[in-house]
Amino acid sequence: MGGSDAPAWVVLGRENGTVTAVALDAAGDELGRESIAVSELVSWVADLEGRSAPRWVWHDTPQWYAVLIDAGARVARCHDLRLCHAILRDSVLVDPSAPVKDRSAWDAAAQVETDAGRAPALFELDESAGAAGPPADVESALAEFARQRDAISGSAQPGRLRLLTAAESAGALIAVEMRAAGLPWDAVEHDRILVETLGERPPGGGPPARLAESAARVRAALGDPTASLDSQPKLLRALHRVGVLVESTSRWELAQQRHPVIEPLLEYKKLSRLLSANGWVWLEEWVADGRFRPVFVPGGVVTGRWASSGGGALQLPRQLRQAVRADPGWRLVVADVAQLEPRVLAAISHDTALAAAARGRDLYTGIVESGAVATRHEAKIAILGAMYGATTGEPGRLVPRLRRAYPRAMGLVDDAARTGEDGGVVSTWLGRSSPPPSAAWSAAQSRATEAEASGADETRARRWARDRGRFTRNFVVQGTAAEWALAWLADLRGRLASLPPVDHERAAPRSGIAFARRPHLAFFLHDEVIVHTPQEHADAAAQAVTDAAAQAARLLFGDFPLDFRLDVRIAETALKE
DNA sequence: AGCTGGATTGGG
DNA sequence: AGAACCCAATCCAGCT
Repeated sequence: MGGSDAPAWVVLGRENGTVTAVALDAAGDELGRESIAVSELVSWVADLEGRSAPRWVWHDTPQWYAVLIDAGARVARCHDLRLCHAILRDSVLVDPSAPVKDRSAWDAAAQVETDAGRAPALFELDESAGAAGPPADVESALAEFARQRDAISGSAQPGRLRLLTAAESAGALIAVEMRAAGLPWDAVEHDRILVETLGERPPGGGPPARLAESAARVRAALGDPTASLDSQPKLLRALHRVGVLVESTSRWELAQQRHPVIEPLLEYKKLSRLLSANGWVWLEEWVADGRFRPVFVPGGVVTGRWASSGGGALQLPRQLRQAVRADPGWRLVVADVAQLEPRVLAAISHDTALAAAARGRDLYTGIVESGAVATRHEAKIAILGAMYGATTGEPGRLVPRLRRAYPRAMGLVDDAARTGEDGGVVSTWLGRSSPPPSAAWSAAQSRATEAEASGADETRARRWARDRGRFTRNFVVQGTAAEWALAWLADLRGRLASLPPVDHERAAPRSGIAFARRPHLAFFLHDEVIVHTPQEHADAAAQAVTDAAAQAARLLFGDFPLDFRLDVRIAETALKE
């Protein structure tokens, strides 16, 4: 890649077994291009990253970065064309006539990894039938990158979209890195919890002892020794036969009943859930060599939140947190944000009264002290009710009091709801827009206005409108919270990477060669992070978590007077006290 | 056999 | 307790 100019961007593409790299200057003009043999790719990227740390532009981060990170070649920055395309295509900040809005192969979904073990090799996915992903060749990448740069620079808010696309791309890097590093997992402790809760597994197979005992107690109370407990319709009929007249078999409805079958049945359902969702089969499939390696899916949710694929990474039960255990000589920094979404709401609505209630303390306590409601519990359900659009019961009664105390914040979510009910599109702070209404939704709304519309037509149209209003109401808050969290993660990643590595004998080799000697992100869940760190850097890592949160707030909301309070602790396990 | 949708429960 | 938003995973029933 000759010449003295360091490239601002390097676009990578692959075709017919060869990788092509195109260097661009800051204006997007081509500086040069080079063909690279696949076998040379890792060292080539590592070399250029070490010299000039360009922003790597590629079609789909997992397909490029999984291979690089497994070989120890970390990169600082990237631009993920697939993820950024989805944002720019839908964003109402982008001019509707911008070419990025045209239907194209870039609308393709991610290619999902199905292997529970490791990431696919660089060209593995090309061979799979029906290649459904975005185009991988360099000409397609260059053309799409140009469209995206034009879309951003010509948009109503170039700064915000630059921030959003950078944050989304950083998230893509982090998702791959967290999978490579893995969440330190103590399989012995997990097994101990399972045995303690479910009982010993019989040598010949079959349900563990305590689960079998509660099943027997349920069947005795039903007077049916062969009753099926895992089939909802059969269980419902069996309950009706003994006079338990519930409409469903859900836990909350059963809990209201008085009958000898209830207590053992609730226990059975609890145990059975643990066994099927996170039992020995899960342990065998998802934990290898002391690490849980889930697939994180950035941008997998419409609001911009991450999803996960396989392993249930976003639903780890509290019960198993003790099994998340740092390596010997290492520690976990476990941090979560207190009341992230209401704080975000205060910021995007510039509601200084709500921000004042949140500053330096528990936000719900602050609301109580402002006099809007009487108790912390009331403050919590009122705020949640306002953000989710509750209309009945206790929240329905309390939300109007918040409207009086915090008119700007409540006005913002009420406006978002009205826009959604009218079929409009809402956007997050940085410009991720909600999807437009479906054709069925719009058809139902127009039908309801016709002269011959039936009462049922009108009722359904109204219900669908309210449903969509609750969605858009929540979208602006949840989506902006996801953006704040991405900015937090991205900044934290940079701070952790700047901490000094430990000696080789202190390494955590199972974390992969890129992370074995440094503090690194190991887990992320909406408003919580877990950092795995050498013990001597635990304090610095905890400080980095805190500093990154403050920086994320500045990056998104400037000097708006609001803090994002963290609960940070350094521990050997992720168990919450 | 394989797919889809409902019910349920775990997470934020 | 749930409600009210965004989800994933599991099992089962009912279908092709």
